[in-house]
Amino acid sequence: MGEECAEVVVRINHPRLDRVFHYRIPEGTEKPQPGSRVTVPFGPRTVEGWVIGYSEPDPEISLREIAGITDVEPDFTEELLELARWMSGYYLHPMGEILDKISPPPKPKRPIQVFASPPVSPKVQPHELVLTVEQQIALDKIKKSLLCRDHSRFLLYGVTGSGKTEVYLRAAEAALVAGRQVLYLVPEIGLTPQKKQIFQERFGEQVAVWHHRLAGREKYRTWEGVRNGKLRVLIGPRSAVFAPFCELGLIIIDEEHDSAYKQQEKPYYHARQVALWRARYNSAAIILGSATPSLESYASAAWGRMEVLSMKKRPAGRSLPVVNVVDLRQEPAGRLSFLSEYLIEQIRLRLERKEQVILFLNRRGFAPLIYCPVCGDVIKCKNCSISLIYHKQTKDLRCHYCNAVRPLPGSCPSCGSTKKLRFLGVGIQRVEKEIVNLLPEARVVRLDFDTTRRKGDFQRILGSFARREADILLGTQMVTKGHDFPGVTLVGVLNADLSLNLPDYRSAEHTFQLLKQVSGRAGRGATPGEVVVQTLNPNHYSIRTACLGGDEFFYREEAYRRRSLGYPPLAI
DNA sequence: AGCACGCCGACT
DNA sequence: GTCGGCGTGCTC
Repeated sequence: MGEECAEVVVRINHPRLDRVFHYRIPEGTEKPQPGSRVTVPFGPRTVEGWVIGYSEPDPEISLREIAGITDVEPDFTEELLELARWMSGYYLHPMGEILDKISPPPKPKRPIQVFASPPVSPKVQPHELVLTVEQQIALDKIKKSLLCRDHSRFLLYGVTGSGKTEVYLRAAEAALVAGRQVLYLVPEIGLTPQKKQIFQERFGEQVAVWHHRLAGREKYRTWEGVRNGKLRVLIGPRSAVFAPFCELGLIIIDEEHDSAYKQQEKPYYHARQVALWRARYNSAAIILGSATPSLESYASAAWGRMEVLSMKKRPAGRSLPVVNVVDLRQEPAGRLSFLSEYLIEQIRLRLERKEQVILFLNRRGFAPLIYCPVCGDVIKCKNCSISLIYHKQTKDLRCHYCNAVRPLPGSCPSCGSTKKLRFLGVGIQRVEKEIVNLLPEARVVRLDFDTTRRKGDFQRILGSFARREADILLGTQMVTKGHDFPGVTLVGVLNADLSLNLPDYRSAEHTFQLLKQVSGRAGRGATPGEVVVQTLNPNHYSIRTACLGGDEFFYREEAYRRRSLGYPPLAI
């Protein structure tokens, strides 16, 4: 007769060691709980690992004993162990590395400051805001599901400015009142401060933020708070999906279509997928919110795996912006190919009216292509073989793939000609220069990777624009993310084709999402907004539907194309 | 991944 | 007769 022995996964990232090793428990020692961190003899050395369960091993192999237990408290709850096991199979990744990456933060050396007095009952600030009919219907369904604990999945499909945040807040309130915890996921760490403020105004100190850049002490305190239930609402980016909740009742994934939810390095995972798993495990409700759902979620809803909560209207007094498409092919051959006469006219009008403008171009730098007029060679990155981009402020060439920097050469690196190298194409710095030339009275700020290198730059630039210290906000991708500027009445998309022509089967989806998201920045105040989209492809289905409406048409068309080409999520 | 074992060439 | 090159194989 054998005996129950500990199943141990070692903390070594190697495919050949991605399995369970059995160990005996030393005489007179208490069995470590599953999830406990242990040290075990392993061949000639001693290594760290985790007990993940107990079973009767093959009697043929001779067993060794566990050398020591690191901590009385297990590193993982039963749920997180189960989750790691699922991830290991689903993402085909060694369990040891997954456990390593989701293990709790180390205990600080000095004693930690304990939370003053835990809230006995959920404190909730009263709120007077009247919900729209659509908000009320959505909220009622979510609340009902929270009470039944029936693990409902909702796709909160609401246009930008329809008040999704208010629905999240009230759903969170319902979960708190029911005595359960809330996980609120956002795409980026940069979005956590504002969300924290919004949630804390209503729920007070039971709200916390978690992300990997927190300082050691704060990190540990938050982790502990979530584990022992003193913290009730956790806000964070994808890594927060591994927090050790004890009574998880509601998960909210804001901007669920955002690709930042996918971890692109080991261990690979998609936070949306992990969140769905945890919601099911905990019989928790889950809300995926977006104005532009991912094709995956849209399909999921169409297949009946999720319930759609649709919000098509903005609250009273706030209309959706008018979208005008400018066909760049019809522009008279003028000096500037990237600023149509119509757009310039509209910018002027807004400046006169003292309103604000956002201009969006998804390309950093001054000119994306530098070539020699003699031999025609384009200067490329030595590492990546993609063309280098000229940056005006630093007067150098930069690779946008590997971030390599080199000076602008005085002669052609290929043929040695000293004839002046030529710039081709338009980046955001070039637009800035032309706008300043064209509209010298306008106060312009630029928001991109290069102007936000130092800590606080991002908030500083956005803050000054929000205080109306600038008239025009010029930016890349960054300007599209969930900001609310009531003074903005015009959004210009300088080149809608950039994302459309990327070699990615999702480029049409990404273009559609980008256009709708950036359009949503217009007309958030009392004055109605306008969006001007410049494009060479005014008839492309993603541009047409994003500009003229008809989301269903876009999703149907895109689904049809994916299915015929065998691409996810409709591959057969 | 580590770490030991092992089996051949060049050195005291 | 010993030191050390890194190919092979194992880890409960």
